[in-house]
Amino acid sequence: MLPHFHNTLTRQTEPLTLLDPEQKKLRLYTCGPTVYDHAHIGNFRAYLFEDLLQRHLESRGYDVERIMNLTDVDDKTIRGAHAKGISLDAYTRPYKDAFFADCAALRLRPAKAYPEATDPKNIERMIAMITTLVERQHAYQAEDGSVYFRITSFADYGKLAHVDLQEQRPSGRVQSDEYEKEQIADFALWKAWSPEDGDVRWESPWGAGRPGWHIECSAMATRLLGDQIDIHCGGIDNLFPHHEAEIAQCECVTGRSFVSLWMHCAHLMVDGSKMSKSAGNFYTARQLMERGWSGREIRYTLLAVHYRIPLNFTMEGLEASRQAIARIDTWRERLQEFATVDTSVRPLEKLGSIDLENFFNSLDNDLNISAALAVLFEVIRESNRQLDAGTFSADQVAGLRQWWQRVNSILALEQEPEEVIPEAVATLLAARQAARDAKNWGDSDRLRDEIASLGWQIKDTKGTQKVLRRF
RNA sequence: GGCGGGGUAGCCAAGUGGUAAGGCUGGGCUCUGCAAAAGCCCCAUUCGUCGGUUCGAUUCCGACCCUCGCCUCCA
Repeated sequence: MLPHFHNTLTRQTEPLTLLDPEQKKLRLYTCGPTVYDHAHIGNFRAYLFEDLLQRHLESRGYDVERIMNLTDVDDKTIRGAHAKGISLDAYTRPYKDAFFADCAALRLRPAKAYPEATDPKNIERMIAMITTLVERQHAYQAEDGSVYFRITSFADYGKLAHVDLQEQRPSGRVQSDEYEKEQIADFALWKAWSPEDGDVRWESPWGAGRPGWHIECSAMATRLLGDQIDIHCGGIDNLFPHHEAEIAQCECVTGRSFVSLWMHCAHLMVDGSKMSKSAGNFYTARQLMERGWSGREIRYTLLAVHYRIPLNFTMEGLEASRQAIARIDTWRERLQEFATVDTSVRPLEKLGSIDLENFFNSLDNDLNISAALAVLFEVIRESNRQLDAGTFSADQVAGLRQWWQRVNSILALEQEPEEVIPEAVATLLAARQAARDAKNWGDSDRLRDEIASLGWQIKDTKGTQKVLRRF
């Protein structure tokens, strides 16, 4: 069965069709962050959805060539650099580094490339595209020196967001002073330099200035992936006008259909309302990690809800994820004690009445992660039962471990190898074991509390003690 | 006004024209020196409201209510 995905363009769930079906090669473009600040968990929800998409497609044998851009020049980055009195590059560099560190902590698979808007190769491409658009009357230079896209020149404008421009009512956010434009909805391709921009400027046929946001993605996507790409993803808030503008720019330049499949991720809410700085319900991944939440706990929380459903992020949700992950961890350890990974053993296909392929089949259905996780937890319960009853063969467990490896190649939730137990904890553990051997329960309990206060939780099993790191 | 997402047990959340997955919490049991941890078991006559179609609707149709967004540079 082919994977099916919901296409924003058609508002239908469709079988995946590739430009290059023989090679199973898939070109994927994902809108990346604007590096004016640390990415927040709303951003990461989108990146995690894309990660799930990529990992699942790879598990299905597709060769996924994913590009994620970094927007490192815009109003906010220029303003930020100016406020600190440093260069644009000096301002954005730490946020780029932080972004990659956060991605690693959340176990995002790296993209093939992370093109930056300020890269001369990309600026060159943007200028070339704008030149073509101006030549073909799709764009014009206005009184203010900026170049705008003429939306009335592109009949398909609005096909992605399904909007009719005649029906649009300007919202309060629209600047009414943009009288230079022919149409209020015309968007900037090239922004003329102004004194606030300082030394952030590139020369162009229309004078000094800098690119508009939308043209960045069009230029980087087509430069690295070609005129036509298979899948383009982003947050729902990029649907309009950003992605609509990308289509207009690319299709007016190339004359070809830009993207086959558009996928958009719904918003992240915090405690029931939209995340915003002013409301104080704004989290970055690193803030959560500083509070003791692990990357995989954040990963699970953001991944476990279907991407097209608004996700309400709460501390209770994180706590629930922590418990769910602990269940997976202990199950996995139990399998590990029972059988080693043996690649000569075929992955198990059925466990009791559970078809293990249903995990992957569920993801084929527009990334139905809830159904997929339900399969995982059913497998956990059933295999625990069988392990309790002693009805499992070593081969079956080995086969189950093979299955888990496939599952984990998508979920990426497996715990890191055991943390090294600190010397102090090890000493206390030895003392407690001695006390226990002497049936000195008073000392045993006291030492247990002492170890717990260091952040390690004791698990007593027959004859031995185990400790787990607890935050 | 236009476009779009939601409303399923205490919380999160799948799902199908035929009688409700899964996770968390809670309760019970097993294990245990005690506890914790862990495992197993139990926990929605009911799917926003009201109508309609149907042998039968949470699932299809209509109306309504509530809620969250987008409509020019926020993933």
